[in-house]
Amino acid sequence: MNYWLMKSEPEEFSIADLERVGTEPWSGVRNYQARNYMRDGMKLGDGILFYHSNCSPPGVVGIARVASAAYPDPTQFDPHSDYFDPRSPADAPRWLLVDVGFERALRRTITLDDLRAQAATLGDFPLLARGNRLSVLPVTAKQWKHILSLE
DNA sequence: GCCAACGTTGGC
DNA sequence: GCCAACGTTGGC
Repeated sequence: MNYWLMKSEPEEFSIADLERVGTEPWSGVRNYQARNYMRDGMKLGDGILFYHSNCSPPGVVGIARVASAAYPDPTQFDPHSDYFDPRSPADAPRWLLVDVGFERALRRTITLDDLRAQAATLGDFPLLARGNRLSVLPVTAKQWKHILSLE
């Protein structure tokens, strides 16, 4: 079992949206490192910290689970989609996604400030690294446990 | 809305 | 393969 953190802008897709739909294909990831985590790292049932970005306050707001193996993101082939990628070959899709399943909302937001205050305990945590922009990133079992203990 | 950080693109 | 230009992310 591996653990991850996935960012979403709540105005685009919030934890409440995930609760409503239950399971969501995580379309639109257009970063190779994030794609590689989904393709090579994620296994069915892995834990996901659901993080709200580009809002106030940013932070972890819920828990989700990896609900599928990685498969091609259909939006890359849809000319009407914001995520259309005309350079992705149909027979070798460039972009993959996984389905993300709702588990629960946290009782409170564990804010970015809360996480920064725990930097010493969390150790090497890419979310807190300078200039970090990855929308999908790994979390260790120890970090997972410690972060959720802050709830 | 600003802007620092960073990934990608494309000319050479 | 270098690197300047450009677009995007995301905190503030």
